[in-house]
Amino acid sequence: MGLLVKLNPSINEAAEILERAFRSRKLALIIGDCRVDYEGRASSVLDWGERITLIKQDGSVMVHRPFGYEPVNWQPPKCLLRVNRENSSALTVTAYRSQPKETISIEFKEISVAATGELADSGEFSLHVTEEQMKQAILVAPDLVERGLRPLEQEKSLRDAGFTDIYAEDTRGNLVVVELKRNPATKDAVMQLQRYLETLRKKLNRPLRGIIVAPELRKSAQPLLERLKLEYVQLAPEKCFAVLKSRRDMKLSQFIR
Amino acid sequence: MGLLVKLNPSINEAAEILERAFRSRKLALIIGDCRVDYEGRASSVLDWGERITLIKQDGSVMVHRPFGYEPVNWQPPKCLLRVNRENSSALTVTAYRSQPKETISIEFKEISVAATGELADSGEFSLHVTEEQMKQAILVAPDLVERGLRPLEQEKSLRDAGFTDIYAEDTRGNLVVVELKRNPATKDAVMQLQRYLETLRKKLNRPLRGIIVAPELRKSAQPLLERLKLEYVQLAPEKCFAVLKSRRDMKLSQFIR
DNA sequence: CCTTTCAGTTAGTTA
DNA sequence: TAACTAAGTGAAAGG
Repeated sequence: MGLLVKLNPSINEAAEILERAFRSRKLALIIGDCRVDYEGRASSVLDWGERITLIKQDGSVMVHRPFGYEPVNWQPPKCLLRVNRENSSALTVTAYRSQPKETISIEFKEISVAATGELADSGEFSLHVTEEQMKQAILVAPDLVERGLRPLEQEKSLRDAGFTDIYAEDTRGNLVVVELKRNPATKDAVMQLQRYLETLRKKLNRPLRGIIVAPELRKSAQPLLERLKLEYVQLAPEKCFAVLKSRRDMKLSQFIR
Repeated sequence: MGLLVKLNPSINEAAEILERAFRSRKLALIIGDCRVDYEGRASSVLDWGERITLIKQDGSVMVHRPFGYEPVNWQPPKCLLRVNRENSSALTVTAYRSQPKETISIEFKEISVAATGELADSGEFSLHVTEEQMKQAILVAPDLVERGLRPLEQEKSLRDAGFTDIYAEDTRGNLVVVELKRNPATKDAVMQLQRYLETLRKKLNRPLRGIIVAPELRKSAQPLLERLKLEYVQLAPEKCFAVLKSRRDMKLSQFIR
């Protein structure tokens, strides 16, 4: 692993190490006592304390306190990095980016670890059970929504992009519009389905049902749902995952046999 | 800085180091070749590669690839940590949490840095120019919005929570409702102001103006704004910051004198 | 490029 | 605790 680690470097040593890393677009990890100023979309000040600063090869910067999931200060990728060393007792790392114009500067007065180098990481990442995958599960097993539901062909959605929906027919020949949410459905979701159904009704002149499928219906959304005579079906992402998984396993078993 | 750094530890050494750290709720930083599985709200797989894993004192976990602002896998604070070592060529760190039930497991086959310890960080963090601070600035200097505007007493907002608004009177005695946004104002913001004005008009029966104050008005929102006869005033957060800053300085100078 | 919408959103505030 | 909303949201998809 192309990694160079220096413990307890002097400020001068650290400055050299970082300058070299920034020039050659390497990754840098600094653990030390620092102060952070940010100025841009907002502005912030963070007083002295021991933190972990991570500067990645793509020019993103994160300053992590010893607690909390989120970095206390950061800079998105593609920013300009510089090291300033006014004297031998402190060094400042500045990360600047335009669009929007913002700067964070991190002043170190003591550094306990300075690591620089390159990490080799081309591993594939795959995330399952997004909203799209819930849709796949329902198309494969429509009973997840309602017994006897029959999905219709998926043409390009008539709706605004950003909506996951399914068209289907129920056992009595009604057209059913399913709006899919992988998070608890809010009033907004209900309204959006309603608006869409209205425009559809004008065009189609045919009995129409609207169903919201989500892991949960927010209490605040329930009265609205009833008033608009829409329906809600609970469906947990895990169930979708199970369906897709079992299907995958079946496919595999075909080959094994 | 209470930090223990071990370079190129064996799997067994690393396991011991991590076990000790987890037991005593210390922070742990691991740089090494790993594979990550996640199962919970969704599920994901990340193939082998060199990454930085950060496990904080509050039980939050982040796995960072050498690029990108966000961790590729993570776990929010307060999760249960364990080290498993099936054999001497690989160790697995498992982070489990309930509510929601989710697990991430990180399998290491080579570790180049294992650092554990405690960071002392009690530095105060202050973020300026939130929406609330823009409001303060306008209350202090209403001319930022309109010459002669006179803010009215702030009773509890009649609106849904989550809105920053100001009531004021203009020079001609109209009631003015100011809706504040620190981000570019969208159609949504316009609609919300409109809806609110409508309910107010019913109650008050008095000439009423609605002004959106934001650093920018989205182009898509402009036609709607005009149609509804609402107004827009540009105001940059920086200006608010400057106002508050000068006021702070004035307050200080009173003491200095 | 700008705009829109999702996110394993996270985090904070309030009822 | 649950629900609601902002965020220096970031990231992706579509126009």
